[in-house]
Amino acid sequence: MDYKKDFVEILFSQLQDNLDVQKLENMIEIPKFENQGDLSFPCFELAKIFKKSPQQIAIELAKKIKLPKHFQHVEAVSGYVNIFLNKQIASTTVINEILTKKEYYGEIKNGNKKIITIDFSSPNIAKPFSMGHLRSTVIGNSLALISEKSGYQVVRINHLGDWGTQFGKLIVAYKLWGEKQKVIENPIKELLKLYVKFHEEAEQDEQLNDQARHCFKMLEDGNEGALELWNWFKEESLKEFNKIYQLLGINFDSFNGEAFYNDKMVQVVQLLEEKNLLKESDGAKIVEMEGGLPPCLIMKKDGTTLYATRDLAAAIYRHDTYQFEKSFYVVGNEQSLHFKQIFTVLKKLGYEWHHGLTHVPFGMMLKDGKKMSTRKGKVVLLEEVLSEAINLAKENIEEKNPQLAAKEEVARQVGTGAVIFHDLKNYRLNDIEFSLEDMLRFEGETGPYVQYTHARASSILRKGGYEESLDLLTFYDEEAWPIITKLKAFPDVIKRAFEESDPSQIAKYVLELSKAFNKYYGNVRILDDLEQKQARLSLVYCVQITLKEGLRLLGIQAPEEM
RNA sequence: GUCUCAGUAGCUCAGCAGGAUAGAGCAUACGCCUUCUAAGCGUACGGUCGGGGGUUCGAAUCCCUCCUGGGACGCCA
Repeated sequence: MDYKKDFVEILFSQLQDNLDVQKLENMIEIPKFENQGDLSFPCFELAKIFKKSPQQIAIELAKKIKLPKHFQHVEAVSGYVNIFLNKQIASTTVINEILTKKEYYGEIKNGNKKIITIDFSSPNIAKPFSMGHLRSTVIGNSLALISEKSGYQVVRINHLGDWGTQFGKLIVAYKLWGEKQKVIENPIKELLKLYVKFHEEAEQDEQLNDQARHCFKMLEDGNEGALELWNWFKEESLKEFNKIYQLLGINFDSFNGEAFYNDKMVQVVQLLEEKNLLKESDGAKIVEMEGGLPPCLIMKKDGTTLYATRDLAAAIYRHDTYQFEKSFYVVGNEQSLHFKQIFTVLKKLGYEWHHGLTHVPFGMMLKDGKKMSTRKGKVVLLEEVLSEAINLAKENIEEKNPQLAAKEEVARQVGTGAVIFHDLKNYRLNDIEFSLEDMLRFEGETGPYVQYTHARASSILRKGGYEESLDLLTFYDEEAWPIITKLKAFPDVIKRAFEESDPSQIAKYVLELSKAFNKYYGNVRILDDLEQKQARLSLVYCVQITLKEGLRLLGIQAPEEM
């Protein structure tokens, strides 16, 4: 049932000479306060047309309107026509819809099974998995889930940072100061030390940078010794990364990183040359941009490639391989210019599909108001944060629910839930000041709060011996109305989250639903009234389903007990 | 310098296809467990929506300008 559409039609029958359907639809609002009804039509714009006060227009409109039975009544208040739904019909409709569709509630078929590739996480080999990468990882993962819910088929791509001059630096550093045994014992930390030392030393000694570039040249030319070291670094790193992905419950379809495109770069350069797009500038090869954009560097003067070259090759390869409808890049804000350039070059190459490419940027994780720098060793390790969160969750369980069966697993779900939710609840583009304290908070607007609400609902269903029934039921409980309106909104929230590539919409929603439910829980004894028990348990079940599904879309699990 | 993002309660943030009384959480103070998980609920306290102009019947929301802070800006990724 589409209440808004119905309301629009009712209004249209009165106002067809002055406003069209589309315009009317855009004007409809949801009132701010509950006592103002469920849908609202502001009459201010009509004042000029009718040469009457908005108040007067609202009153006259409200009088003329004839309501179908799923609307309860209409009111004119200070220039608005407010309409109230018939709560019983509305409640019954949503409850039955959710009971029927279960976890498929809110599914949208817009995508038509077309393919979206999502490039996310993409950590750099031989560097620790930092808090910064967490953002790309959890946002990308959630977008993947939201896209699937919206009817798309998703290819999850982990575009590993496993190529580039940084490996020249690392190899140089390892040859100068590295000890094999130490690296074997503690690969990531030891490699990071070498990387940091390199930058410290390079400040004094410019020559080191030349050596590094030379070393990367050797890599690109296939030098065996260099490749062997590179391979070793890569394997050790992947082991570490996989531990984290396992903790977070995240999977990828492809780990094709930058190195994968090494043999596909020549063609890109050739293509650019054929189309006459390549220019020489100070010995380097570039593509010029219009609109004041700085040129895109394709090849350095020593003949080695750049980040941009690899991303071009990757985009073309992905389109050839997957025939994607859309392609998302979940990469930090600071790379906006880079993606503008890449997309422009692809357009210049004549690829119509460049329209499907979207950079999904996000704000930075800041430390003391500044960007964290790997080069200076100023990073916070995700692994440490996660294990702290999990330990804290474990302490909470010991204190609050010591007889819980699967303590370890629940602690993992709650600890990671806290960290993931903390990241996703804020608007994507905001910078986040790193605060361990905030991240490890389990009360208030947090992941564990939502998980707890879900566990509470599950617990009631168990205690109440709830059994699903396929019979349609009539539901009406005045106190449950705030929950009903939230449940009703879920599909729209998913739609918006997808359209705006914004998981925080879902995080906020799931918080609101939790708040509404907890309030209800505090005021209504669900199991005591035998006559209403089945109906109320059905409501609880709907909340449980929706919370679980909402959390799932964020990449967070919902334990039944905690 | 150019481009770009942001500035809302002590702190962290919502609200920003203009609308009715600017909302949460944290922190602080108080109240609620012999009763469905207190990781909860409630009450109180807390705001020149960075400043100034403009558009509009109406601006936290749109436009201009200034201030403050982040970030990006050819051989890193």
